[in-house]
Amino acid sequence: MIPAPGTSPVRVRFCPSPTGTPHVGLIRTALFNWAYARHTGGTFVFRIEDTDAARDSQESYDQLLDALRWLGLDWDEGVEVGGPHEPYRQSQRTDLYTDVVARLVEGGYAYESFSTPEETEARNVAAGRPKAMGYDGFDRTLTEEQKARFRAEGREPVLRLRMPDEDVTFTDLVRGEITFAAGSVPDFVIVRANGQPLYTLVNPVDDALMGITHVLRGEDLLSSTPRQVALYRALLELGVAQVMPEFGHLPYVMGEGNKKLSKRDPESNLFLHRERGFTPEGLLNYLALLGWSISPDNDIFSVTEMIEAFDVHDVIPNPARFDLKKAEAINATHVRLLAPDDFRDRLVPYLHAGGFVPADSYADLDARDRGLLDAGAPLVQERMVLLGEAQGMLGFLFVADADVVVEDDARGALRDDAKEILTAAVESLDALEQFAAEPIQEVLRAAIVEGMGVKPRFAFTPLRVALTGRRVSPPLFESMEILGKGSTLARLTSLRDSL
RNA sequence: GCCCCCAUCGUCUAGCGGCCUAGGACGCCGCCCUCUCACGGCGGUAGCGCGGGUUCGAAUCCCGCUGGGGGUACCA
Repeated sequence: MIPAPGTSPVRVRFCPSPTGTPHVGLIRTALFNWAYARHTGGTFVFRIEDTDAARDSQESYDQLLDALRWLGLDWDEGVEVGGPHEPYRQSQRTDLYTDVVARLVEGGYAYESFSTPEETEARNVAAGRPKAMGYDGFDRTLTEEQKARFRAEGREPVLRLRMPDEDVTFTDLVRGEITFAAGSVPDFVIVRANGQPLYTLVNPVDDALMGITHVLRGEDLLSSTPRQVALYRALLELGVAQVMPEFGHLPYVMGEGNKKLSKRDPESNLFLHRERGFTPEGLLNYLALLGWSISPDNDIFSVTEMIEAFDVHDVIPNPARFDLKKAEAINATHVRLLAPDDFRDRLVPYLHAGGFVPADSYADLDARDRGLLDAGAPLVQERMVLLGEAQGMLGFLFVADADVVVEDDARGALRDDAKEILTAAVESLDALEQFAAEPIQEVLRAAIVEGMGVKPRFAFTPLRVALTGRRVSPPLFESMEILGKGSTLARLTSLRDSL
């Protein structure tokens, strides 16, 4: 039974080709498909389009899985998890394509074409058409004899799909009705001369076989849509497809200037953002804002809230520029929203990457490191934009007193009275019994601010530099308490003696 | 050349004919808070590309222009 239009359950797919590192634009596409599936209670299919052996790589395939898993974009059918339409890698589906191709040829929808690009061009010029006009349909009417003659010359034909002679119109979910005039789209190649099927064939064929109802993809594929519609019509007539999917072309994600964010651009690299300390929540939230909005006066939301509200029909067609500044601001908000323990746990991989702790998960740390983290994390949660900043902000807690490195700008912030201040600090702290933030502060204020008449703003800079090696750090007195009296005095003394 | 898409502050957007003297967010600039840096609070800066229509009334509808972008492969 064929369901009435619009009533069949939503089936969307994400079908990247495994070339290169995951791109933020690609991820935005995955997110919108996923969110639409979750919003509608539909199915999210994850398929791999590895039909270009020259460019596809296993590494890229692994990265794609890594990316979706890290972001929490789970799929209901597809690679690794399986499903009713296995396999989900196109390189393993060639038999299926061979069968469909045979039926397309048999049905007269596709035909053999022997023309070389040069011959086509020459014909266009001879006929007074623009040279770059594209394929002219010359081989549509080849006789068996002519084909035989070409073969005798050693030529192997490609297979082309015969485009209809009428206009092709479809209603884009994002852009509304779009029409391509008859004759403006040439008959296109669906199978190479060597027998390998092309994207132009396998993408619609798999969508048909997998029952995809909504094709949500990048705007770059908009102009190939009439070809897919034409092929789909043939598949419908052949019974390979049951329903024509609806198409929705998502706006480009742009980079600096007005060009599409390219794979060469570092900002396009998903993993770079992960390494810097973007959280999945923050990145997803920002990406969702590129072409969609949840409400007129709010930019911050969780994935759950997004699922609740997301509808492709609300996506706007304007290209959006990837603004790192705003992405970071959104991420910062999500970092602050994290439960304290969750935040603390997420810091560990970054501290580990920086060489500050010996394991990349909280559970694998020893009691001492865990204690330092328990105490330090709450001090920095609202001071960080990216989790990677944990290295600079908390690293000082994990290094030996002798290994504190004083950064250049921190040393530069030291005034002439630094040595005197450090001496006063050491003396007053040395006498302190209860080494806790409150009393530490009282004693230091008494000695330096009141005792020496130094403004607070300048009074504590030398101490901060001595303790952390930096001019920016977590709150000073709390940091001293965490380090303990011995370490604190050792660091203060060490800097003083170096001046 | 031909085809297609797009057009509100610097950026992301709200706006679907009167609630707009155009709202929010990021950024930026002040001020407050303050041990650094942040957080937070308050205030400010800045926009409907142009020209025609339609209408009592247009950011909103139509046409043209201009300006961007994409496609035009035996890549996807």
